[in-house]
Amino acid sequence: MWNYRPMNKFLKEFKDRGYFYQCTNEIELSELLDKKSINAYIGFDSTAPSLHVGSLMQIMCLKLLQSHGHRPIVLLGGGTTRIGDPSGKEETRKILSEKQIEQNIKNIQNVFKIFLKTNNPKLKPIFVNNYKWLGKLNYIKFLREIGRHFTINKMLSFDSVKLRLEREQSLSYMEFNYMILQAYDFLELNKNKNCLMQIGGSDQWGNIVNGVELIKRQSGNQTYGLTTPLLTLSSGAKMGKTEKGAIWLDKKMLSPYDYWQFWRNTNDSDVIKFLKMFTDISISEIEKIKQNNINDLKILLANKATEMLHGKKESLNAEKLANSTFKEDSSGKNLPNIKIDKNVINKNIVELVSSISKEISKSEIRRLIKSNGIKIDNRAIVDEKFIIDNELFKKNGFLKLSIGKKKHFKIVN
RNA sequence: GGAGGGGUACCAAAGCGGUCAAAUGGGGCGGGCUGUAAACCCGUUGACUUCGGUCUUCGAAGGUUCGAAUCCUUCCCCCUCCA
Repeated sequence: MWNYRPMNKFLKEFKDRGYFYQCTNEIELSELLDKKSINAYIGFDSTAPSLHVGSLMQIMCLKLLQSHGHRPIVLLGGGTTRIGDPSGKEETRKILSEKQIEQNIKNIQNVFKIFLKTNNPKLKPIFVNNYKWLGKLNYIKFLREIGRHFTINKMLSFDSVKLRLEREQSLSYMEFNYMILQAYDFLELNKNKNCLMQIGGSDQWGNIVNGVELIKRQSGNQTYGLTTPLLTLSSGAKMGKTEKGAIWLDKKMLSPYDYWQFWRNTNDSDVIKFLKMFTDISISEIEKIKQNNINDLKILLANKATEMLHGKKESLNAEKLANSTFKEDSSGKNLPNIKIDKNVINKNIVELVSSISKEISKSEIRRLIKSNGIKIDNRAIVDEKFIIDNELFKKNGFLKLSIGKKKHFKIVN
């Protein structure tokens, strides 16, 4: 870089960790961040009761920001969620009920309370809900004060709009307004919370730039935008949208163990990247260990990531459970106990499996049996009429039931 | 408001009177190979079953027919074009 001033520390780490995609004015922003502590915001979608790992990078961005002495503002879009962001969406979103959105927002806040916990009152996250100001907008006034700064010509040129139109997919007027509302959010936060920066995914670039420009015109203030790359797995799939279901950041929706497993099963080629993005291990430390055994690194990743979200205890439990599931594969004596349903004794294997896992249908269990997917004490059961009697428990005092290779249960009677 | 096109399983998409529990692809699940990875290969993918079958599915409700995802009627929803 040809300017003599070294890059701001936050910005440097932001880049080193792989969060950086674009910035509205990097040099100026770097100087600003050196000079003072600022407030910066990210908006989160409140369409679901929990965020999933797809939002984790943004959360980590706020965390990083905070660790460098800046204050994060978390905008949970009660207002904009009512509209639906057309960016990157193939089709019109479902519109949620008011009640549902408020409920979602309440729930989602918990995640931020975990990640952005701090003892420094000056760095405590500020939660805002844009419904507070968007909800009471006066249409005419809004058009006159805000709408005048937006030309249709320009709005049509934004990807979020352009792509929809090009594909001849309909875009409602409601959604068309989304970008203006997001710009207005930024204006509002700049005015009332002294917010100087907005961070967002690369698909938010247009919306963010609009905000920066609107603020400039309305108040003359200089603000900044920073975007993160759209994170795709090496497989090309979008982060967080695993086919097994989303990787939720809420243990009511995804157990800490499953969360741990998600990280443990990371692609080889993503491991270092993820260590940088999703743990707080220092970059220099990661450089040192990056040649270590790939599976050890995955475990490290899983431990750190789980610890950050669910705490040390849950993380250790998950690792322990993983060990008894995959390592000490022999007996399974360390698996958590599951008491057998008395009604199932002397019934066949199908009934047993069915009583353990309600979501699997009996037809499915039969199919599993046919393809060697069900094991008792590590022996595949090939006969669906195999009877579960008390004798089976005599040998070990319990019975290890396996469904596929990754799900094991210790059944006690 | 007018004219067309369409709603099929988790998703995409065929089928357009029986041989349809519904082709094909993706995804999922199971198995193999391995490292709880990726890639690859194989199997499977409505429910219940005494494994003979039985029951419920093709937007909804009715109807025609021995027989309907397929034909008819009404309704609901989506899309495109015109006004």
